[in-house]
Amino acid sequence: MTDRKTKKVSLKDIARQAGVSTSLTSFALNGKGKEHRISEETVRHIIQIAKDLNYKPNIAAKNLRSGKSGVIGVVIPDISNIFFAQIVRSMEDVAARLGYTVFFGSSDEYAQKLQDLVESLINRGVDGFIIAPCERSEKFIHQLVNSNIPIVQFDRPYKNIESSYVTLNNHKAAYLATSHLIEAGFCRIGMVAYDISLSHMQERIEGYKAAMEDHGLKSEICIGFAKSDNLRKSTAKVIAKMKEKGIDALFFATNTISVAGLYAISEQKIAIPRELGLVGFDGSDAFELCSIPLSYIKQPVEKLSKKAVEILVNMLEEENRAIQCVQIDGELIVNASSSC
Amino acid sequence: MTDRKTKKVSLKDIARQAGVSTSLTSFALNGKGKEHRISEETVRHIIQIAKDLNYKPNIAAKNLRSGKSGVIGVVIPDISNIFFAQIVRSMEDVAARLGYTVFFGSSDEYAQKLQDLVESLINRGVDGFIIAPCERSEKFIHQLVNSNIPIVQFDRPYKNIESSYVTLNNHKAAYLATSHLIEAGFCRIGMVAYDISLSHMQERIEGYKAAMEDHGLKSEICIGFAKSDNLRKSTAKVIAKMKEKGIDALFFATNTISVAGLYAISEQKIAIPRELGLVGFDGSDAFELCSIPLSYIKQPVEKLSKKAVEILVNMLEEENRAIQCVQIDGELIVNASSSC
DNA sequence: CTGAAAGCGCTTACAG
DNA sequence: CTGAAAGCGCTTACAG
Repeated sequence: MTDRKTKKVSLKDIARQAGVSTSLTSFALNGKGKEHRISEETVRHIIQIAKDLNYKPNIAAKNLRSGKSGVIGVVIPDISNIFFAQIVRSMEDVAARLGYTVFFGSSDEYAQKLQDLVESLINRGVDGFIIAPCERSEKFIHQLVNSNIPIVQFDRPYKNIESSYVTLNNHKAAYLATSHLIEAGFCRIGMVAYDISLSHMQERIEGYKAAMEDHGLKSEICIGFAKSDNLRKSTAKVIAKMKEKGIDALFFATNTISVAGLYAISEQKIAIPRELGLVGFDGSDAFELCSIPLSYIKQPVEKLSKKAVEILVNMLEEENRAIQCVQIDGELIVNASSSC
Repeated sequence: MTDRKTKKVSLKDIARQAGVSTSLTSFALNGKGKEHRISEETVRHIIQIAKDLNYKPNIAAKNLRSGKSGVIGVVIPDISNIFFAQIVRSMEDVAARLGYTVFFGSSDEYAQKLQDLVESLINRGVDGFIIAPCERSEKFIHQLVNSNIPIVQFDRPYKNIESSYVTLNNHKAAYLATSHLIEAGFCRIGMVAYDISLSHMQERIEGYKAAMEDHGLKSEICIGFAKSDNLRKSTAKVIAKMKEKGIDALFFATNTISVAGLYAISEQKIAIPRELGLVGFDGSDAFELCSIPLSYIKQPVEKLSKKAVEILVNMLEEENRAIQCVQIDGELIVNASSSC
């Protein structure tokens, strides 16, 4: 650790000390010794001096000169959602292993905030993006893609935009959850969702519907919508209404809805699974610890984040602009909430 | 959004277009018009042209030249811990309001990782740090402070290092939790903690002991240690052993221990609070949703993060190196787990 | 194999 | 009030 007040050592200092030019020093320190046929001895000498002087390259200068930063910008809806916290955590690790740093920000599901975040990250010179879009951000994402900035859409891609993306196979996951409830003996199965057009939600809804239809339960399809700005109360209302209608099981479309649902059920003292079968989404300690553990669709967090980072880094390093669209299967975890 | 391939517009371009020098342009765009007595009209003209050209300053260049980055480095143990996820989220917001960006990383409680993270952030030119130290990082933090980099310690400060810090009043919080259990009628109260020397843990332990002593229960003091590398199992073992000893209530020292404790209690089918009274730490949905909701010490997340960011920004902007040490009180949330 | 020099896009004394 | 110029610390053609 050098004192901040004492000037930092620069390439020039090392060059002077080593008795060579800054060019040689730069090459040697960046592993381009062979490429430029510098004698191995010189390279070792330079590296040794850099170590002795505790040289730390000035990254701002590197960025300015090279136009690259080694930074990946990640925009997610909300870091305090356990699902995204795990995703970011995992991306952090994968990126570090590939020599990149992750900077992230939360959009709060506001298109404007997403845009501000992305622009600020661009100004800071990030090399590429992993973005979980939000409602009303399609046009902006489209512009981004058109402007040739490397980008991987994540979790809820706009699939008609020509860009790479990584997401859960949402249709299949919802189909799986719904079929499981049906096979467990429930037949009047409702779904609690958000009334948004993002792909993950639409596909979860479609998957639910498809499963109902395939089992001859088309007439029982029943979807209630929770409002994210008043989540607990609106979820409670939806559930109460569905109970009245005679629904005998529920599929919660997201982690946040699942948690809100568990609160509502605990307050309304509904007996699970006798009065109501349940399947949730994403998983959390609360799912396992609540009085009747909740069955749920588990997203493969590591696989999802690993894939997203890898695709992006590949774009950055190979100039490989081939579009890759990846959907990964979720897993159904069966607990007591769905066994009649 | 400009195409990435088309060259970005620079200060020079604006200067040329406006028919003035780059100096004027720089002053005008950075709100230093008055300071340099540039005519208001010129300033407006320049700003307008910058807008028309969709000028985005190159931040790498700004950093290089000014030596500042407008970035705060935040190092926490683990972003996938809900407490820290909320903290980071809140710091993000506060910093943005003050014109700063937050970059963060998880140390995983490894001193080496913490050091790597900090060094990489220094190389990236962050202006200052908010750091939650981990075991064996005292020397490094000390060096950091000595090297004059603005830093605020957070959550578990090394209090004998001369630096600002923000933390919960851990002694008081633990005292409060323990006293509450005593007043609720429990008397053989144990504590489950980590065997680490960090200040937050030591003070929670001291607070627990003080409460026991002050209520004439010194002889009942009983502390068990959970191991973080095998948290669930070790917590379960500790709890089983304490039950055998005749402990009638437990105080969990952290969020992670609380959750592990809830799992253990659910598996061991211990009746709460009849067989065992409980108070946990930090709060989570799981605390509220488990069969018997858990009483807990709630940390004032917003206040803590706001204060930490404010102190740091103050150091950065006012060159105010006066050390500020802040301890904020926690709140006891009483649920069914602690009422006899 | 190696060095001198240009230039990335800014800010800021300095000189008028 | 305003401009020409230096310089932040790098990388990389270019010329030997």
